[in-house]
Amino acid sequence: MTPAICQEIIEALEAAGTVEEIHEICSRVCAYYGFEHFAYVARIPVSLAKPYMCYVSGFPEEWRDRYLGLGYMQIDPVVHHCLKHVTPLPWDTLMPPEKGDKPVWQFMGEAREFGLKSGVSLPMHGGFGETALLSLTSNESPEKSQSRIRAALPYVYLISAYLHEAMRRVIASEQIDLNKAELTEREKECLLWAAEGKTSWETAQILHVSERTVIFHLQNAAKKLNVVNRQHAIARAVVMGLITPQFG
Amino acid sequence: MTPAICQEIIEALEAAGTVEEIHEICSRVCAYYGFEHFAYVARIPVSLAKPYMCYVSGFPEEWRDRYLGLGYMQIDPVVHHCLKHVTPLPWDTLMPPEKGDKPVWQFMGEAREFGLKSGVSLPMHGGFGETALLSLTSNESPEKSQSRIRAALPYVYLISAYLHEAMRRVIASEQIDLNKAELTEREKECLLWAAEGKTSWETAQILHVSERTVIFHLQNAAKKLNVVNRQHAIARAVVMGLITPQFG
DNA sequence: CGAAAACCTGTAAGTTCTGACAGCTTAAAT
DNA sequence: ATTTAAGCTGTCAGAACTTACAGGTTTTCG
Repeated sequence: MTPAICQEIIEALEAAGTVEEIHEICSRVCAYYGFEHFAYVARIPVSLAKPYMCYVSGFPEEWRDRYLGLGYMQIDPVVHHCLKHVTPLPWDTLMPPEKGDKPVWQFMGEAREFGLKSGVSLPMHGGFGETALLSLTSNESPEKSQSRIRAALPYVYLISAYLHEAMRRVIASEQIDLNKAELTEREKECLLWAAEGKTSWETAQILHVSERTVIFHLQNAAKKLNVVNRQHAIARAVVMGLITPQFG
Repeated sequence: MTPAICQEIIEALEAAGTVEEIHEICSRVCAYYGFEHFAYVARIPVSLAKPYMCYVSGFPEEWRDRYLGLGYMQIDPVVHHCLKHVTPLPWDTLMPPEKGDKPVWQFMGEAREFGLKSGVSLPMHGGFGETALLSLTSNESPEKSQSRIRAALPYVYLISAYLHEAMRRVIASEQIDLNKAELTEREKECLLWAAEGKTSWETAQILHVSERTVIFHLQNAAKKLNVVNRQHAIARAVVMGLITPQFG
């Protein structure tokens, strides 16, 4: 639980070059902070309809297969929390499901049977629409592990940020192309106004150019983004954070 | 630096109901962890072209005015890091700016003159496209404060997550309407496929309905989102995270 | 039952976008 | 000095979207 170990793990994550290395580091995190299993999942919206999913799982295989096979991700209250919040969720603070909500109730019972009695889930949202979630679990009773989990929270949360960063780096290099499609200023401007619902003619007035020019830039942007039309380009540009260049 | 203080701050943030209360809590964070000033800024994309900006500043007023007035946010390397990463940035790890990059060089010099010699910046991205940044600073030399900042990092990072959550809650209740515009399943489906670049006719094939019906749903969605056309609806739906209902 | 909401479908005129054609200027880089 | 990239502009036909009209069924809830 010493800060030194946390620092060491962070440096290991910054140096990691493969998913396997990261997996091994996660195991170490479990060992150091008194957890048994971990699971990391990230969703990267390369496409909205079919986002790229990425798993690093230290969960029992049987449970993982059951979880994915039965679509438990739709049910899991932990997932819902992580989609909407940025704060860690120690499982003992989970509200008991509504009476009528049988599926959730059953799901949580099953999880306990698989040795996931207590734990904490750490959400992580990236600047490019990625959503990720690291769960650390133990088979101890919630009462016993509560204080230990609370004490570990600041460390594992910080670690989860570096984990996320490491995964992004590794995935970008070895798996998919998180192509950053460099757009020109004009292209971004035209996309921005198009996303604000302006027609080409209106955007032309705003930018003091001809309508034809606006269309031209939007077409170029669409080509660079490798999309089929204007709507697609807008959606892609928004998820990739290509618009809103200025913070202020 | 004890965990108990961290826990106490988090509980205070969870209970905070106004921006003033949050400001006060941030001051306490500074005091506890040995910083002098803090600044929190969040950008919420209610509109892409004119996002809602939200400040809680404990910086010297003169510096804050200068910073905003001169558009330093465009230059500030700390802001650039926070837009692209999820990990904390201790200022001493900032790479020195390129030789030719005079504006950045000058900017950093000015910051030092205003008593912002060392510090750390904590990025935070929310699940609905919000981007936020908490900076904690001190007038000590980087060498002196380095180890203290490193030790505080896990705590202040965790705190920054709860801070962000608290700000979201307060803003939603007292300032702007982060209206969640409830769309029906069909409307979301149609928006999703439109965002994927499908024409109404194509979406109709996918959903096994008539083209007219798809147009109808998209129009209804646009009305509910209070936008002027399809492109606008797509952009809004994407930033608000209304699409991609399933994680898996 | 009646009302509301989700869901579904059609026509027609007008506007906007798309794709393919062709060509210009200016500033930076080799 | 030549190339390259960004930026800019035009026309035209056909495809797609918008708006406004007018209807329908099914499910849910009070």
